[in-house]
Amino acid sequence: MAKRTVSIYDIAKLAGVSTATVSNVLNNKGSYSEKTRDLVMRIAREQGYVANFAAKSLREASTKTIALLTPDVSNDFFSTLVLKAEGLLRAAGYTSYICNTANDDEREAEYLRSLISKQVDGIVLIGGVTRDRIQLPVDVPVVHIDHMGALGMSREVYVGNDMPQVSYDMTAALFAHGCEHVALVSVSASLYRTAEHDQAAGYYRYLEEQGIRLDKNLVLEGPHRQTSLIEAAQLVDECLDAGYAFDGVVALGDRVALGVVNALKARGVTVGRDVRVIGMDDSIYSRISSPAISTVRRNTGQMAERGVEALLAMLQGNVPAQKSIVVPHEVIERATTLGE
Amino acid sequence: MAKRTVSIYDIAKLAGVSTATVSNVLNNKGSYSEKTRDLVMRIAREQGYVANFAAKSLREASTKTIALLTPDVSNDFFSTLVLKAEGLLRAAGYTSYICNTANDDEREAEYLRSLISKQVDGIVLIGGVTRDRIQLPVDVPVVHIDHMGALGMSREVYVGNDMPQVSYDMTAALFAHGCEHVALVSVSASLYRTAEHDQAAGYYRYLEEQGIRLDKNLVLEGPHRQTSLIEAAQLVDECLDAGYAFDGVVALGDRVALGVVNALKARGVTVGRDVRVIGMDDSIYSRISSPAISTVRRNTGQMAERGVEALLAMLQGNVPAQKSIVVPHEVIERATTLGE
DNA sequence: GCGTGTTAATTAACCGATTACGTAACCCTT
DNA sequence: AAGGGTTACGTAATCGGTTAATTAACACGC
Repeated sequence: MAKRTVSIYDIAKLAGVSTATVSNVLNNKGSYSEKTRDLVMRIAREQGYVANFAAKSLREASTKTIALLTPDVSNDFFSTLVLKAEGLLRAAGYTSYICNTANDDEREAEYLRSLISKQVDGIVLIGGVTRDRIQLPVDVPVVHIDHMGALGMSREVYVGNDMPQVSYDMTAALFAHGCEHVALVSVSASLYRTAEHDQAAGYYRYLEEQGIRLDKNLVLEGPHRQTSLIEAAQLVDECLDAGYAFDGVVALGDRVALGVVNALKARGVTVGRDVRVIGMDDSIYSRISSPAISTVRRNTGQMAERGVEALLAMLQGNVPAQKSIVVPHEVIERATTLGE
Repeated sequence: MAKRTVSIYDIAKLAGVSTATVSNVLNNKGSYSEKTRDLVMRIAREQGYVANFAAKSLREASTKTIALLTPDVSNDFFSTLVLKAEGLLRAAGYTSYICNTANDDEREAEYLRSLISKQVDGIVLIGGVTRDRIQLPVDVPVVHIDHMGALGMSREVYVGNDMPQVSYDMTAALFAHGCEHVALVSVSASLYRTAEHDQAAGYYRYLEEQGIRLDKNLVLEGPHRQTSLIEAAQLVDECLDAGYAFDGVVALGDRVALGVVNALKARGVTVGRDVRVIGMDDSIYSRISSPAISTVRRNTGQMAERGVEALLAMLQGNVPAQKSIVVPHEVIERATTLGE
């Protein structure tokens, strides 16, 4: 079990110098002669020396490690975000712990506890919801990327889109194409909706602004599951079976949109002509569909960049310029709204 | 920067006992009176004590951390495997580092170096290829799950399917449905093919065994990209444009199969009747497609289980019963081979 | 020859846990 | 009451790094 590795003591002994000198040489600090440097470097290489991170962390009270918590790495949108953030952090000399919370509060709390014990230098919460306010025993900087809920830390930054505006723009795009009865489909409403961050708010606001009567039968909401695809298809089937009709669908998520498209196709509806559909996230689901699904690009790349930027600033002890960073989004029109 | 946390010294002082006693109480070791235990526990709770993992790791030469390396977490198949393994490891008291190598040798080597420095207790390599033989300076147990290539460690275990048999069964399934000209589509051949692990080998073997002449024009291979979907569609288009014909397709991967199906549909071919297609992995791609794509379930759950099991055994110092563990696979027939 | 400054290197404390070892107190037995 | 065993702790070393404080050697100017 005890895998004896080479330590700086071993190298110091072999080189006939002190551990301080070895440490200095390996870290380009202090002063030492060229001869000593070459000697130490050579021996370190020969012995296959690798620094023990635990020792370093213990002494420096910094692990150079960041925790990335996300509800579902298998979701294209989140994994893109996570990977981008991980890459940026690695470039800055940080290692990332990627944690999958599955939107489970208990698991999230458990993760946070263990992460504090592991002395992570910072935390990035991605794309989920933190319902319970968790008080962490140390003051670690936290960045929320497309994430709702607070942790109650003194150093916290929020990065994300203006979600109400996103659904507003989606709705507007459908009406611009001449749709008159636009449905809203969502399979995560109860989970993701909070007072301040209502993903669907823009849909309601648009209707209100335009003086269009809201038809509650066209608001299709289901519980969030891994199978949001099938869930969404069922909602559409139930709605149509009940005799309600629509010519446009705002789907809060590409997976949901794909389910809607599949359900419509199965009923012989020509999507893009009879019914126009728009999804959200510009994920793989909207791109692989045929017809290709219109969507909203939410700029995961930029989110990750701004988030990591803010985190690194906080790690250097700076107070972030803004508490809340809004990243622009962009409607991408494809076959399901353009028709053809 | 220096976030002073509560240490056992603080607790010892407050409780008027030694650190040894505090440590014993917190770990249920040694002996102490009930009064002392309650006192120490109460103070620890009050002070929000969290053990410093770095200190523990340093002392115990074990980090209770396992590294999970995979080429692409955004790939459904791998992420399922990774998450399952992570869950099992967490249940056994281990934390996982999830690392995305993007099939980049250099990055993999960099990761391994840093992981050794971080003193991981074990390594799980998932679904990729390690081309260069990397010698690690410590003898850490390694498990390969659906992964090709060796690390040259003394404690290594391989877990995976019998891949040649998988492609054999795929090919056989198509011929069983009456196909006569079966194409092979792969967009990762050059990468994934090694002498021992030829994913396509079963295709060739089946043809040979049945005395069917191999038509090289029906072997479509492209370079591996993130866009394997589009890649695969292009290969199909090129083949058909060149005037070659087939009535069955063995696609090495569901993403590839989906590309093939999309390309065929775009040409007005009725998939499942005119041309039968079978994919591999039973991933989200085969399930969301319409028509649903026949595939091979490779049992990621069982792979993760057997792999973690073997790893835990090695971590306890046991020599694994088998060097190589084969997990059974299963052909799942759906609309693209059944027709309707 | 003497003070001053620079360079090269050492010594030893420190980070926060675990643990081998030592010891005092106490109980029980004969 | 002496001896043996158990219980309940305390002392101090240890893991492998970093670093403040210190020293020794040497060069330089006057």
